Amino acid sequence: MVKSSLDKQVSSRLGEDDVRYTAGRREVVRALSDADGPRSATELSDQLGPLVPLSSLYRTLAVLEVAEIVTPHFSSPGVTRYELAEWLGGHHHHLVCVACGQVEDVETTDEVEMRLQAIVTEITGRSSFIESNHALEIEGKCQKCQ
Amino acid sequence: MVKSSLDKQVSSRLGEDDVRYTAGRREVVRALSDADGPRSATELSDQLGPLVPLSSLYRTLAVLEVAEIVTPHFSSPGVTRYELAEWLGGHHHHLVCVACGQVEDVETTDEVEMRLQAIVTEITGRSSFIESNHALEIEGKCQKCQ
DNA sequence: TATAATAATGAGAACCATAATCATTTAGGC
DNA sequence: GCCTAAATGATTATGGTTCTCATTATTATA
Repeated sequence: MVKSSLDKQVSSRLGEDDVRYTAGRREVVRALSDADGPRSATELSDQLGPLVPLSSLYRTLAVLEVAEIVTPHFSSPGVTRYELAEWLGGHHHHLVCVACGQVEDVETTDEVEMRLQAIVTEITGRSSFIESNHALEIEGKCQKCQ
Repeated sequence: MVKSSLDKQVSSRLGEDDVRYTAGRREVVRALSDADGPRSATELSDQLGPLVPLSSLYRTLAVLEVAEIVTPHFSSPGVTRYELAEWLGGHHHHLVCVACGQVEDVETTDEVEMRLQAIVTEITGRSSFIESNHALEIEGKCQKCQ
């Protein structure tokens, strides 16, 4: 994903809702697009520094979430991490380190993804639950923590 | 899982760590074993009432977690839900309702589970990540919220 | 069975991530 | 350039969770 193209897509998506793509919001989107996994407000704040104050950061993440530019993830206690929505960042799954809590993205092939989707369909097929998305979270230890 | 058998297993597991299986802790284990999905401290407290005060409830959950009798789940913002560990409650996956936040357990067949494990192994195979567990979280809408 | 030592309890305070408030600043449409 | 609406940022409030500490209960030992 080329950055200028990303900015265009985000800007256009926000424009549909009459939401402005301001400098602070650009910073947040850029930080998330540079990251190799979901990031929490605190982690983003550490990285961005006083450029984007915490209160603005939280609001920006909320704005980006309702615009579906960003999706929240809840893999560690008490903290919400965000990453670019699938239509911007691609479909992938997560390796969650049970030792340090870091979350890493991992891609699959289309073939694997189809097999996974088949499993999900089989599981939900007999229930009255209507699936909108699935997430395969793999827990274990990352290279650093072994 | 018969209840008396569950109590015996929990009691024995706690005994190994010289941790007592007190009345309050029994109440929490029973509530979790009755539930059809993970439950938060608040939800358990609503159900148990003043029988188990909140501060004791949180401590009990922490104790049960380190004893590996209970596992935490993080599928909605800011709240941790617990359920019996797999060796007590069986392996299953979750249907997470994006509307009301409720989480429902769903079982799979061994055959489906093997196919899922194969996918997980393929995904982690080329990485330096060492898998210890996986969780397939299916998001969507539960019957009530459709 | 008394007693000592250790663990568990419960009320309350503290903590931390996140949300809400509100006065001020900024940006787009005329 | 002005006017209106949106965005910002400092601050305060909230809610889930953890910590503290004095009290109570349980187990081990005499």
